[in-house]
Amino acid sequence: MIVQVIFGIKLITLSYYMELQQLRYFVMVAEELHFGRAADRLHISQPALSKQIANLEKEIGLALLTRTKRTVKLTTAGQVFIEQSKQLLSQVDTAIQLTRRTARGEAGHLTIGFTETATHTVLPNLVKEFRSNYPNVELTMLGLSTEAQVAALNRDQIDIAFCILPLMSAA
Amino acid sequence: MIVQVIFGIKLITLSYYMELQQLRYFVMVAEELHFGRAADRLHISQPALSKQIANLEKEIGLALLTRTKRTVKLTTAGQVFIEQSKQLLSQVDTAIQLTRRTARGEAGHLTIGFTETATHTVLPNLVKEFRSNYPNVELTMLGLSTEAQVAALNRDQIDIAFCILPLMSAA
DNA sequence: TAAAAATACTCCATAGGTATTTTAT
DNA sequence: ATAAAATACCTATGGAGTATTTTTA
Repeated sequence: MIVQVIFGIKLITLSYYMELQQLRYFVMVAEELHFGRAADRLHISQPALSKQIANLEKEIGLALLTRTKRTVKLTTAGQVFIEQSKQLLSQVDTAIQLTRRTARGEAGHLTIGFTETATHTVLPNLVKEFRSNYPNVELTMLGLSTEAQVAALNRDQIDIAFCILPLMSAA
Repeated sequence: MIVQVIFGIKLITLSYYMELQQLRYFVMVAEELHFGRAADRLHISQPALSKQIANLEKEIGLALLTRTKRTVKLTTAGQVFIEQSKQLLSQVDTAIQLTRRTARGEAGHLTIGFTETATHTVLPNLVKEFRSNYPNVELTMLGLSTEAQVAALNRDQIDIAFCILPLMSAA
């Protein structure tokens, strides 16, 4: 429920939003085609499940299931919605996985500065090994002088520098 | 919270699930980079928003935002997650639209039976007009004798029949 | 020292539970 | 007669509110 005060008048707007939990419930009902068994598998009671599915249908504004007291089946719209729901739930998982991998440094982007010298010494083997260990990390390679690399590091333009020591410019 | 009774022992499992509302909140915070303003635009209080974002981060298991008491910015993982969140929310809308259009008959699939005669009389114009009015409905055309159409209708193999009256076989 | 996020609590809306009714087979 | 979904009503979790504290620019 949204409560808004405008010109001293309290506006109350009832707005329902679809939630992922309702999709998880609906997927189970569609799989079992039986509210009691679905409720058991979800570890909730049958009336609680019935009510949530009814809420979901109210939210979308149409029937997803046809029920007699003995049988439950998907409507045509329900068949479309169940496919969409499964897809959405799996995309949620994918989104979380991708985010976690990014945080662990297993996905994302790395910009590397390197000198001419590094090109034909350490770099080839390093890049090869890195690529095989972290296939989801994109690499950008920038050929820069040692001094330019220090400046680029300071400006966050590169993440890693391969340069010749000692550094002549102050960091 | 899941409560399960097995062998007379009450098992309590705490499980949090990500919900779309948290994604809606996170998108707003990422847009404003300011909890107070984001809370205003969401018509909730700042502490309520802070707590929900904290819940979301706990659920995913990592920080999506770095906050000092003066500034808020997205972490690298947060940048990935915000893109995913926006995509998910727009896919939710698409899913609902598609389902509603299906229910209104504006999307889906229609199988039509027709006789040789219909091919060069009513059918061409009908199909043309239908296609322009309902571009999202797929059409399947089956050339069948009048008798075969009656049988196919009864078996739900076609949705519409174009045939020669009177029907000789009993429906 | 002021702006802004977090913390501490209180409250209530609603998800979920139990008991019962309804209905189709 | 019975299985299964809906309805009625109650309970309680957790989302949201207000007041306050903490922190850093």
